[in-house]
Amino acid sequence: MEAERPPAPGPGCGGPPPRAAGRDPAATLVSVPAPPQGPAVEFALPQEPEPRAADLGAPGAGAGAAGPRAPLAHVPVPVHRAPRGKAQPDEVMAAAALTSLSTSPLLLGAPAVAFSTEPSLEPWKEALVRPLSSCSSGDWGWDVASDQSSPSTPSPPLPPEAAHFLFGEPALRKRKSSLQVLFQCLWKRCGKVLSTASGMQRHIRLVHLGRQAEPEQSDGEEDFYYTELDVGMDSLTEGLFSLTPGSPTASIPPSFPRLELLEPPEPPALPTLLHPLALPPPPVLSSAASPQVCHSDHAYQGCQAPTLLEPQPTPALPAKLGASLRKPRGDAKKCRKVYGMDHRDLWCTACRWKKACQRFLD
DNA sequence: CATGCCGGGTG
DNA sequence: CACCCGGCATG
Repeated sequence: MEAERPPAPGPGCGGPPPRAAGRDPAATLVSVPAPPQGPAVEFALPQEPEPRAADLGAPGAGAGAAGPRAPLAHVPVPVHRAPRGKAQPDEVMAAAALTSLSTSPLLLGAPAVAFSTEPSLEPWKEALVRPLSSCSSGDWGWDVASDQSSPSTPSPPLPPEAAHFLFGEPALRKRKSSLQVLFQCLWKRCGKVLSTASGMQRHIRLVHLGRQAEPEQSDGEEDFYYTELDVGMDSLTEGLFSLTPGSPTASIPPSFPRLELLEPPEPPALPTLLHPLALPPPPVLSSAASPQVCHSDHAYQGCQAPTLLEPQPTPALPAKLGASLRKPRGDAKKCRKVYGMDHRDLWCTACRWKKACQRFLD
């Protein structure tokens, strides 16, 4: 019975446990700007980012400018935005889609109503299914972690996963010159769309970051909080949000809080491009204007759009998503795996109590 | 089966 | 609160 407890040869002996003076999960309250990179431990996570992002979020628009205390010089961070994925496959697929659409007999014959009939359904249906089955849950867990263990990055209002999602691809800024570009605020419940980057930056500075000085001299922090959209592609996608309650991508109303759900960075972007082409009715109109079109093709439940007015997209999610909502089970090794059953005393408390691991968060 | 952890129990 | 554990979901 007593054999459990290993002799524990005192601290600093033969085999010092990997966790050293690592960190107290409880000590995450105060965030010191410059994390003492002392005798760093390998897996010392930087601790939950964003104490202040949350803070700023609270006051909300308007009242935010109470204390314009200059943010301690924020660490320079690569200025990426535009989460858009690799453009190449996208283009190919999009082109294919266009082609198939344009060759569709329907378009040749009856343009107007043709859209919401069966044949045009297939392509997007297919597209819809694909991203779900292709989950690349390979490496991101640690990717992010190791990335962030460097100095304190300014924390965007998004979870680390989202950050990965955002910055996964470095330079994919490319677009057709004929496409118009919009900028959408990614701040939690905002989602505002402006037509100019500078406008968006100002919006973010004023409304969300709560500062107005140093207008041109900004450190680029704002860039984290918005993304670009191309009209004709993403903007249509946006309209789609209000159209399809059940669709996985549709669970993101104006604001973007649910990024976690769309784990795979690129794939979803593509299929989303596809439906809009097949979808005739502009979101707003569909609710009141043409119900007949709706019931004519019950196959497409997107017509139930009005229901989406309720701020509760969750229940609409199909079983599949509902399941993934139930914690995808992190990939990172947890205390149990790392230390093994017979070093239970090395586990973090949470693990010992069979709670969510606090040391190796996903 | 092993693992991770929620929900609920006990002191 | 800290400390456990039954039991379920998941791989």
